[in-house]
Amino acid sequence: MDNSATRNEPLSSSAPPPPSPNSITYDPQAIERKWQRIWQERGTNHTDLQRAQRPFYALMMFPYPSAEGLHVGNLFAFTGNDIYGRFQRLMGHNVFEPLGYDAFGIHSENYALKVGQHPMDLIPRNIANFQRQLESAGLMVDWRYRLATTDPSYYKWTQWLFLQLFKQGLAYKKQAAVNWCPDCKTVLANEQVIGGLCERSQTPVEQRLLEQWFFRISEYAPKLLENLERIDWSDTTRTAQRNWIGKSEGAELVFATRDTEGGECEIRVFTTRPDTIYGATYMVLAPEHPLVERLTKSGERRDVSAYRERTKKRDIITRKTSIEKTGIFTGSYAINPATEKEIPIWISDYVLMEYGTGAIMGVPGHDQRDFEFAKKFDLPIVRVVCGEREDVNTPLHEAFTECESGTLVNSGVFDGFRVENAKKAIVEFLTKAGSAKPVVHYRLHDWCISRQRYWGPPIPIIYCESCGTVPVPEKDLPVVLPFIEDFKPDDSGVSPLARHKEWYLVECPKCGKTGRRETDVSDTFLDSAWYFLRYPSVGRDDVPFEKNVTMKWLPVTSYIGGNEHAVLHLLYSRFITMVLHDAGQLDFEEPFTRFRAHGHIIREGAKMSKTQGNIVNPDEYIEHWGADAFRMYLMFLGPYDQGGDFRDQSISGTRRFLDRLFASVQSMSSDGGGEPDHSVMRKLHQTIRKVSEDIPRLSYNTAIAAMMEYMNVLRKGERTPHRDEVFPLITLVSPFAPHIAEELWEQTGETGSVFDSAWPSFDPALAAEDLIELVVQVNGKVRGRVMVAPDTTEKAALVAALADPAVSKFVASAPRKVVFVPGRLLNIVV
RNA sequence: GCGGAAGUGGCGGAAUUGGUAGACGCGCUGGACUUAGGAUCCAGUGGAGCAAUCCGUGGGGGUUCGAGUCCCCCCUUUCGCACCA
Repeated sequence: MDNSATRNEPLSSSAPPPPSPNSITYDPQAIERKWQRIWQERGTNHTDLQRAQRPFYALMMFPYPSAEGLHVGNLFAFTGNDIYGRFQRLMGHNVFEPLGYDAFGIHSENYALKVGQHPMDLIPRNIANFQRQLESAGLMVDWRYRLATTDPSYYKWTQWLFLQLFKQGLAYKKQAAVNWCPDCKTVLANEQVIGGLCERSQTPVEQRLLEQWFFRISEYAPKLLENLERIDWSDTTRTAQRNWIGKSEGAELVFATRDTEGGECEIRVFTTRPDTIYGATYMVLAPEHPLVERLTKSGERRDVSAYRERTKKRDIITRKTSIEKTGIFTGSYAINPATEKEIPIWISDYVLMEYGTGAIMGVPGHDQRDFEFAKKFDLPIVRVVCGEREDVNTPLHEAFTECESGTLVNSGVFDGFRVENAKKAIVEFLTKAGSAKPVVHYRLHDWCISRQRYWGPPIPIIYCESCGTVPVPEKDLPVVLPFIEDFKPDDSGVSPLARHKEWYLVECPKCGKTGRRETDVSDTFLDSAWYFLRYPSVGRDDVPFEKNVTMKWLPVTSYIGGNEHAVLHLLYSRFITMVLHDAGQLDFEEPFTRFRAHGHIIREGAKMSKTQGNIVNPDEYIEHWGADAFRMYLMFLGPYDQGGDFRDQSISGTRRFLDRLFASVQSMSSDGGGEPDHSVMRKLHQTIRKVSEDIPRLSYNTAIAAMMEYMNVLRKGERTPHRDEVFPLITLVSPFAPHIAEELWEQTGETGSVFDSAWPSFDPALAAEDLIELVVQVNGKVRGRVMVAPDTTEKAALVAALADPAVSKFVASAPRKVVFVPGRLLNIVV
């Protein structure tokens, strides 16, 4: 790229320095040990939360401390955040970079069961190991504010949070179906059910109904959606949230019918296509729909019951995944409010009770699922929308679902309406007739927080025979999770805590009679939905988050984490923040001002996994290459937001770069005299600009490439670099390789920490090129290059270009057109 | 099936708004230094061709003076979610 500089103004080069007999070589292990010790002694990574003038909260998603130890993926994520935080510090911010542990949950519990140990013994050991590994990576973490969700001083406030939601009527109990594995005797998450079988025991999974606690997140759906427009987040993450919330605008339509006794009743359906109502030729209810009982005629009763039984037996997943349409006619008919014709009422499991109203109108002409159903059961298919170049008689081989080009037919007075207009007009018309209303529906459903497990914070509720459901008084928090030996789930289907009377039998806080504690624990997502509020207030036992420090440090300035949490964790955190805001506890609604998702790294093209045996243990690499070279390699192997491919062989590249940096400082120290080279200084300032632009974009791989490029210029032809050429590079490298930066900072005679200094300033005058290479094209093909001043005019450029025989030989006649992009290119069209 | 992301040398990957395709690194080749080199340094490295030149960003069309980048169709990989009415 920069051979222009060399070609036109060769760099001054001097003979290589004679090898010094006592020259120092780069010893990362010694340097890293030394600086980690000094950082600790001097409190270099401590942030004065009270006195900070320019607070910058650089948060990263906290890890789950597994027994296998720190995953290189964790380190990839944390290093990216650390670079950003260190850079912001050098830009003059007071950066707070806390880290903690998300240590409750099913993974720890299952692992503890597997190895026959108790999570209360296991987790602290895992945390200690993680701590050691994280410290060896040289992160700028203020460990004084470390937290662990399993610590009673933390989950005391997780329980407090539950009580706040309970007080506001946002926590409630309802029956919900869960996947149940009769062999493992436990509730399974959807992801643990594969093809209707338990992923571990291969046993067919059943459905069970349990009373569970829910949070009314659906009430916040509109705000969760709207605010997405205002926050500075990765687009991919916002899109994922938007899709998850799933707003759909439509209408609720009412179909009148009569039950088997002759009584009037109504079936409500939700539809996004009210314009197709004239094509509704049948209705379908979910098998669980409450009206099924009343609408089933005696002749159909046997078949309907059998079908409902069959549905019940299937687990949730296979029901939702099998595409073969099944169903049974109930014997009853409803009146289509538009056509006023009778249409049959069916039941089928492709209609889900939990979405919409649990009933649909079947419009086979314009919905593919309805089309398949109608084909199978020979129900009438009527076209009510035509596309371009179609008419009412064009046969339908599949459902016609396009809206934009559609025009209505077979729809009475609405014939000829465009689909969009028809939606409004028909809803208006039916609303007047009392059989419709416009409705906005969200896919997002309430958050189930109950877990019939042991390893989580107990839900702070007491059931009393006379007082009912009583919240544990705040002064009695935390409800401590007791140490029990038998934390394994059993066939009872209730939480392990429900086997311990000595724990769950307590006095009712209201009446003093014997009550019973809630024995379910809460979801881990609740632990992590508020931890960012806690960090600045770690150590405060009287409040979950202290008011002043919270106002000063939150919302989080920058949050970085994996896109696998794009939906649940981030959505729940936003919800909890909104709830606390509405309760007057916080003065902001959105917890994370800026969020960026990082990518994931794979190894040699394959996903890292224990079964493949290709997991990278960071310890060995740090031991062999040094933490700085390892950090730098992780950031260099691909774009941070996309991840990349970890290849052992490639680490030598970043290590070599650091070796050369170290050597440059050694050789320049012995060479104090002379002036810095003009073209090297120009490259230096171009590098400062590039690195300063790339770090905020998290484009670390290109920032490192730019520094390597500079290194090549700096040492070209074995020249001896000047101090002024090398010194700013120490700071540029410091966010990536903090230990070596500190060492070289000290070696160049500076005092204190490089991180208490300032980012090098960029001088545009020094970075400007005297001559630039103008590309000359003829008919769009590159035919030559000319060196010209950056402000050369089109005329002058054309003259210079035509002077080049390689160009002029393609220009036989007068140019038809000339395209000139100043400073870049000249295209002669002949 | 729906939604997101992505397809560029031997490999990982560069390429603000359409403007030199392949920066930087690995690997490879040659050379220097060396008792030695799996150390270090220097140089070269998309393909074809002696060369001029031609061909090249998953495939096929299109827009443009000019397309990795924009538009249309198709293929592949990958990650979420599973009939969302």
